[in-house]
Amino acid sequence: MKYLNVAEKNDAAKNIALHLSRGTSKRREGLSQYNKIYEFEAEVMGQKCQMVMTSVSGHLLALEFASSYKSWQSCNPLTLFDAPVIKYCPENYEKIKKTLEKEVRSCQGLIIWTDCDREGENIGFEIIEVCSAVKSNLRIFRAKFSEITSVSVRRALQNLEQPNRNISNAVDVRQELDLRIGAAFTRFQTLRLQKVFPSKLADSLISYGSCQFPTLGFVVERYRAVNNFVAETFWKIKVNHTINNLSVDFAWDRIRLFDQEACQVLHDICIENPLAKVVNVRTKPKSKWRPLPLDTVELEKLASRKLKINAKETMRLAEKLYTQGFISYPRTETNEFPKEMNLRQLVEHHTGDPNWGRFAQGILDDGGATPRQGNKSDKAHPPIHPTKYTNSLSGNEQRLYEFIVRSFLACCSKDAQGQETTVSIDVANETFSASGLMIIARNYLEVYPYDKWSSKEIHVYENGQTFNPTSIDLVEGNTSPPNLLTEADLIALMEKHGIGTDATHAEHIETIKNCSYVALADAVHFVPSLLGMGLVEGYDAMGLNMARPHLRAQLEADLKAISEGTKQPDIVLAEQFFLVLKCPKCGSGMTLRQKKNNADELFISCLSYPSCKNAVWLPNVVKSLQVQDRTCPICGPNYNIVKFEWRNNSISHLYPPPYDGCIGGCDPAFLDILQINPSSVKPSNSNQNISNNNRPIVENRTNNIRPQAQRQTTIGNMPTRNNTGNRQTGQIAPTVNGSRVQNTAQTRLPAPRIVGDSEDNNVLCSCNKPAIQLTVRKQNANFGKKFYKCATMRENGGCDFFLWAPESENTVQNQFETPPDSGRGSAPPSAGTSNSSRGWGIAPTFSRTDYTPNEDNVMCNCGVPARRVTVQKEGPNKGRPFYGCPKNFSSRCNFFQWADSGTNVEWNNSSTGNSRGRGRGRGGGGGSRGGAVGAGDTVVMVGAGAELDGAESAASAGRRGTRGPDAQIINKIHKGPMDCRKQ
DNA sequence: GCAAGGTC
Repeated sequence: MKYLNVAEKNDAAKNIALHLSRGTSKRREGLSQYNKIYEFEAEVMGQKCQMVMTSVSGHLLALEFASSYKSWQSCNPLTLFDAPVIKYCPENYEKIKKTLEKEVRSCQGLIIWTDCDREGENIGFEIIEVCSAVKSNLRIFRAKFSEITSVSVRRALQNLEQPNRNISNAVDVRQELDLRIGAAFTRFQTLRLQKVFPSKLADSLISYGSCQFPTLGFVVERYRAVNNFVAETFWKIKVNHTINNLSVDFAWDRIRLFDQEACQVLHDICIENPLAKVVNVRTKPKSKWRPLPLDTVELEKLASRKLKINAKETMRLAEKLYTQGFISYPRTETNEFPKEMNLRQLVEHHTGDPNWGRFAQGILDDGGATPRQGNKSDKAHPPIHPTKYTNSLSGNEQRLYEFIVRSFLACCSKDAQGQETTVSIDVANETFSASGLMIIARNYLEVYPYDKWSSKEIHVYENGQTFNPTSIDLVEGNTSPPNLLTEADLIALMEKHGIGTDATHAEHIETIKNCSYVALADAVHFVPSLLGMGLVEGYDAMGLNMARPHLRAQLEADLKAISEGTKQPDIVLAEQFFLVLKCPKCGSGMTLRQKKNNADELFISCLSYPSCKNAVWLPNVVKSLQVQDRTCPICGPNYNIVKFEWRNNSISHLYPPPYDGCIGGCDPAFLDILQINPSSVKPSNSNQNISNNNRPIVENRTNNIRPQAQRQTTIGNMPTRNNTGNRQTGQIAPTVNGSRVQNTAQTRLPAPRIVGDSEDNNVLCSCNKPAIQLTVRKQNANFGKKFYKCATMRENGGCDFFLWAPESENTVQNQFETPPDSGRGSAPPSAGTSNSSRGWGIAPTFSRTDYTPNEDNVMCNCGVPARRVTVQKEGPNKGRPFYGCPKNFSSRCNFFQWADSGTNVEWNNSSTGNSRGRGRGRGGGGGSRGGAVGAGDTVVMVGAGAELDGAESAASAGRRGTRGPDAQIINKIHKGPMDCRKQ
C-alpha cells in the first residue's frame, strides 16, 4: 500500500515526514522547486505502508471570472454579480499540480495534511479534486493535528478521519462572494471616481473589499469621534497630606463637578473647616492576574504594544517559528489549554535557560503548571506555546520566541499578590480617599517584564484620627477626546466584529495603507485620508453602510452555519446579494434601501441611479421585507419571492403575515394595495425580455466550472436594516488627563423626572416617587417660597431631594412647612433675596464673607469686590475675562463687566442670546448674552443648558434643566452646605 | 488595474 501525503506547505511536509519517519525520510525533488518530496515508511491502520509526502503552497486553485468579463471595459460592473466564475490553477501553481498528478498515479491512498482550519479543509478538497481526476478509486483520508510535533502527528496518523465537505463549502461561498463583490465595487468606484476627479485620482486604484472597508470604517469612525469631541471643563477638590517628604493625594469621592460655582462653594467650605478626620481604613488583598494563554490576536496586539513589532511582521515571524517546530500553530482562537496537554513537560524544556530557567524550575517545584483558563476555543488548536527549547535564535525572531515562552511560563505561574490599604477621610462633610499598595509576592511578574505593577506608599492612618491637610486645592481640568486608533486597537476591533481572520488582520491594515485610505499620524495612530473619509461618507450618504462591520459579521455567521451543515451554500450566496429584482427600465439590479433619516421607510431603488431613477416606494404598512431564494413562477426569473411582514393588521386578512408574495405584477391587487406603480416593476411591453443580457457563459478551462451563474437567486434581504447607524465605537468614555475615567453620567444619581404639567405635583424625587410641595414658613428672605422634597421622611428612608419650585408657583402661599434638613431649627436655604432666585434650581445656603479685592478694584453693585472670572462657554468670547458679583447664586446682584474693556453691561436674564453649547461648566447659560457669558446668571440650571434658548422663560427652561443629571449633583451637594450653613 | 484566503 502506498499513500500520497499532501501538506499545506513545504515546511509542514518536511517536519511531518521527519516526525513520522523518526528522521529517516529521504528527500527528492518534485517539479516545483519549493515543494520537495519526502519518502519514508510508516504504519497506517496497522499496516506498514510506503509514504510519499509532498505539499502545495496554500490554495492550489483560484477563482476568476470567465474571460469575457475580465477586461474592465468589457462589461458593466453590475454584471459581475452573476457572471460565470471559474476555478482554475494559476500558472505559478501548475508545477505543484503536476507533481500531485504524477505522484498520485503510483498510490492507492491519499492523506490530506493541510492545516486544520476552514481554509485548510478547502485546500484539502482542491488536492482531492486534482488527484481524483487522474486516479479514481483513491482511498482518501484526513489527518487532524494541531501542532507539528511528533506526538501530535503520530496521533493524527493513527486516527485518520474523513475530510469535511461542509467546512470546505463555506470557503467556496466566501471566495465567490469576495470575488464578485470586490471586483464589482472596485471596478465601479475606481472608474467612476477617476472620471469625476481625473486630476487627483487618475492613477489610483480605489479598491473595495468586504474586510478592508470595515477596517477603514473603524479608522474613520474614531477620527470623527475625536474631531467631534467637545471638551468640557470640570473642577475637583484635591486634598494633600505630606509628612516627611511622603506626599499622599486624597481624591474626591465626587470625582469632579462640571459646575464651577458648586465646586468653588464646596472648596470654600473645606477651606473654612479644613480638619480632616479619618473615617475608614480598609486593608484587603489585591492581586494582579497573570496573562491568559495566548491566542493569535493577543499575540499580535501584545507584540505591537510591547515589542513594537507590527502585526504583519509578528505573524511572519510566528509562522517561521512554527514551521521550525519552536512554537505551536500560531493561528488559534483558543485561550485555554486542553486538560490532556502535558504542560509540565513543556515547562521542563525551559529549566536550563539562563534567563527563565530558574523560574520554570520554580513552577515545577511549586506543584506544576496551573494555567489561567480563558473562555475561547476553536476546537482545533491549543493556545500558542513553545513546543521546543532553543537559544539559537536572534533578532526579532528571538524576541518573539522569548515573549511566547515568558507568556507561557507566566500563565502557568501564579498571580501577583499585594495588600491594598484604602483610607477615607472627611473634610467638612466631603469625603476623600487615598490608597496604598504593598506588593507581597511578584510571582508571574518575575518572568513577565511586559507588565508593570508597583507599590505605592501611604501614611499609617487610624480610624477616627484627625489631621490638618497640607493643602486643599480646587483643580480645574478638561475632559479629553478618545485617542486615535493604534494598530492594536484596530486589530481588537476587527476581531470583535469578525473582520478578516487571525491570519489576515495585518494584511487588511496594509491594504488600506497602500490604497492611501489611511495613514499613520505619528507612526502609531491611524488617521483617514481625504479619499478614505470621502469613500465612507459617500456610501453613508447613499444609505449603504459599506464601511460598517455588520455585513462581514453576517457572512461569517452564515459561513459557520455552512461549516456546521445547517445552511445551504446556495442560500447564503443568494442572500448575500441584496438585489430584489431586475430594473424593468434599465436591466440593472434593484436593491432594498431605507430612507436616510427614517429606517422605517423602505424603498427599492435601481443600482444605476442616478442615470436610472426607477424606484419602488413601499407604504408604511410594510414593516420588513426579506427576499427569498426562489423566483416567481409567473413573473419569471427576474422577480424573486419576497417575504413581507406588516406593521399593522390592516391588510393581514388579505395577506396573512409572513406573506410570501411577488411584486412583479402577477397579483395586480397586491400591487394596488401596496400602492406600487406597475410601470416601476415591469416593462411597459410585457413581452420585452430584459433578462438575457447576463446569461452565463460557460468556459471550460480546467473542468472545474461551477454553475453559479445558472442560479436565479441573486437576491436577499437588505443587510443594513437591523443596524441603522449604530456606531460600534461611538460610546467612548471621555478621558481625564489622558487616563480613561468613568462616564460622567454613571457617577451621577438618576435624574428627577418631571412627568407632566408643573401645575400638578408631578416632580419625582431621587427615589423616583412624586415629591411633595411645601412652602417656607420661617421668617426669612425665603418666606413664602415653595419647594419640593421627598415625600418620605429622612428617618424613614426618604432621600435628600430638594428643589425650589418655579417662581410662578410661589405666588400663592397655601402651605407653610419647614424645608428639609431643618431639624436643628434652621430655615430653608437662602442667604440672599428671593427675587434673584427664579425658576427651578437650588438656592445655596451659605454666603461668602471673605471677598478678596481684585487687581482692577472693580466693585459690584452690592459694594463688594467683584470676582474676576473667565468665559468658559464655547463662543466668540471664550477665554475672555469678566467681572461678576462674587456672591452666591441667590444673593448675587446683576453686575457684569468685561475685564478687558471696562464696559459695563446691564445684566438681563431674559436676553435672547443663542447659547447653544454643552451647557455644563457655567451653570447652563440660560441667560447668556451673545453666547458669551452664563456666569452671571442667577438661576442655577445645569445639565440641559445646551438645549436652552435664552428666549425661553426661566421657568420652562428650569423645568428642562432639572432633567439633566447635573441637577441631581446639585441636589446632592445641597445637603452638605445646609448642615453647616451660617444663620 | 479588481477580493480574501492560503503561502513563497
